[in-house]
Amino acid sequence: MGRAAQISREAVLAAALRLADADGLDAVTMHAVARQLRVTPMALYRHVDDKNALLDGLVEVLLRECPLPPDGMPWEERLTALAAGIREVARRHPASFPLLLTRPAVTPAARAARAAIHAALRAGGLPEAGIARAERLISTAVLGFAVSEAAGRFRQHDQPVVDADFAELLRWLRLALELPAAPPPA
Amino acid sequence: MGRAAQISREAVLAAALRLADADGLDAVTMHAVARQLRVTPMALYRHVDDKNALLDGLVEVLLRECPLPPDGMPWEERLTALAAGIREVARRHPASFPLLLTRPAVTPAARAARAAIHAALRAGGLPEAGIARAERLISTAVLGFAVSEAAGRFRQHDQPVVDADFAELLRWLRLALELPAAPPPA
DNA sequence: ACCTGAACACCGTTCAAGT
DNA sequence: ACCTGAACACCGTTCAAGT
Repeated sequence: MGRAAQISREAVLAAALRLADADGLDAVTMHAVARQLRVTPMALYRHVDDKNALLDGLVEVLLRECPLPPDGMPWEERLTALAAGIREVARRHPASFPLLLTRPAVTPAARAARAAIHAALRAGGLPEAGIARAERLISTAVLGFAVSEAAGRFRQHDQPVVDADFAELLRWLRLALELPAAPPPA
Repeated sequence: MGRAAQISREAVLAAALRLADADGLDAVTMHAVARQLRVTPMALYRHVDDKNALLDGLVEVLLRECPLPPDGMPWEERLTALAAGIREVARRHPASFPLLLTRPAVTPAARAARAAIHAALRAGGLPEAGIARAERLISTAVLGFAVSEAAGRFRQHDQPVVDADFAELLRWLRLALELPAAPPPA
């Protein structure tokens, strides 16, 4: 007949994220996560394939936490809001956020984020042929910045300096988008 | 009186890098590195403080491997060469390279790389006030791309596509550098 | 269906001891 | 000064067993 589940995949991922937030990524351990949930380590394997899948699940959770801007917003603001949202998630979860750059995500949440950027770029009138590439470069630049900040690569600089860095990054991206593509090689 | 050293810090780091290249970052273990060097794990502690310091040492080695362009080169080519060099190191050491974005480096090699970019930007006539910020953004964008590629975030795309992405990134950076800075907020 | 218990090979690190 | 040996708490994961 079965038995009522005590834990769930979501509970496992939430506990793992809390552990990472509190004590760093090294603290995310099958044993430690199980301890949090008052369960034996082996109980986790019913809900995640293995430790690697647990970390991939963390990526999923982080992506879901990134707010997608409403469709009504002007396209340029949409991109800015998206970038700001990503940066905030990174600052909330600095230990786990770097996983986003390291573990290629093909989950629904990842596709949704990509689609949101595609839509904004299309609304901005970027030629269809350049949209996918522009999305990759924008994502990479914003993620790279957010990871760097979260990991403390800018820690020698005061917060206003880093904030200004981020503003300048967004300005760079705007410049790149407003100018025509390079002509093909001769 | 002492005793002839069997291993050295450099030997430890080289073995760790080989392990990462061959079997991934998880394979870099005090025990495994020691095994490579035919020594007990405890022997390593004479040459690195602990496992964390070993990983920091790996960052050092990776940075040293990035070729610095000669001073005679035109400044724009210098930046391009630097970026291409970084990308090549990432592709040679995909498992360990992400450490560069995660572990803030304040080693001589890191300073040298930063100084090389500063010098190129100065040679390009960028106002002194913007140089440090531009360097941070350029480094972050190039490292973010190199890490993404090394970690396989672009693995759905063929090599020529990724190469073109990189070329486009460099074009974006050139655009950003050639335009005047934004006016301060009113 | 979901969890436990016991177990195994392996990990990072400490301490005392050898040369 | 540099390395070894023994040891400890902890890790990821498997297997068989309970309900």
